[in-house]
Amino acid sequence: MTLDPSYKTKKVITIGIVSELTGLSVRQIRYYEERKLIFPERTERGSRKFSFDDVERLMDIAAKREEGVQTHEIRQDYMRELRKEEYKKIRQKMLQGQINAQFGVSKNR
Amino acid sequence: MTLDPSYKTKKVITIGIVSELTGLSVRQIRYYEERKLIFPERTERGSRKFSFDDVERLMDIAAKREEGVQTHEIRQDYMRELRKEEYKKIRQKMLQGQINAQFGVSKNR
DNA sequence: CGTGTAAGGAATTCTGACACG
DNA sequence: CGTGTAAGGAATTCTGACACG
Repeated sequence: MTLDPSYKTKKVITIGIVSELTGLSVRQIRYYEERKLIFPERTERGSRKFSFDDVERLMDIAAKREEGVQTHEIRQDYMRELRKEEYKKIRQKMLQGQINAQFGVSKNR
Repeated sequence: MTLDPSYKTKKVITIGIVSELTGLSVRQIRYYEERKLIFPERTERGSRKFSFDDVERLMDIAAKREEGVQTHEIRQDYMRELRKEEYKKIRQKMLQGQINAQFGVSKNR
C-alpha cells in the first residue's frame, strides 16, 4: 500500500509549463478541462495548477486524440476505469470483512 | 538503487507557488539563490523554475535561518554534506574495484 | 467538435536600487 | 546581512467570443 508520494498528485504546475511538458497548446489544455478530462486546481486569483499526474494524463489524452478518439469517448473510457477501480476496492473490503468475521467468530466461541 | 522518481527533481514550479509552499517571501527565495543556496532553472524568458527538492531544501533553509544561522554558514554546511556524499561514492567504487579484482584473479587462475 | 486567434484586463515575474540596520 | 518596497517593463494567465469546419 504505497502512500501517495504526493509529488505526483500535488497541484503546483502552471499551464505554461504543462504546455511545454506535454507539447499541447494552452488552448487545448483549457479545452480538455472544459470537457472534464482533467481537473486542475486554482490559485487564489484563478490561475490553474496541475500535478505531474495531470501531465501524464494529458500525454495519454494527446495520444488518444491523435488516434482520432473524441474527448467525450476519452472521458467515458476514463470513468469506466474509475468504476472498475471502485469495484476492486469494494470487493477488497467485502473480502476483508469476511475474513474479520471469521476471526471474530472463532475467537468468541 | 532508486532511479530518480524525477518528480522530485524536475524543475517545474514557479516562484509564487514555491512562496506559498514554503511560507517564504519571493524576495527571500531570490536572495537565497543569490547566495547560492539553491539553483533554480529558468524558462526561456528568464522565470525561475523550482523542483520539489528545492522546496524541501528551502524549508530546511528557513528552519536554519530561524535559528539564526547565516546564509554563508548554511552554504558551507551544505557543501560539506555534498563532499561526504562524494567520498562515500568513491569509497564504494574502490571497494567494488577490489571485489572485481578478486573475482578476476580467482577466475583466471 | 476541436483549436486558433485577437481583445482587454489582472496578476506574475524580473532586475537594479534604495532603505534599514 | 537579510529583507521590504516602489519602479518600469515584459510575459503570463484568464474569460468570452468569433472563425473555420
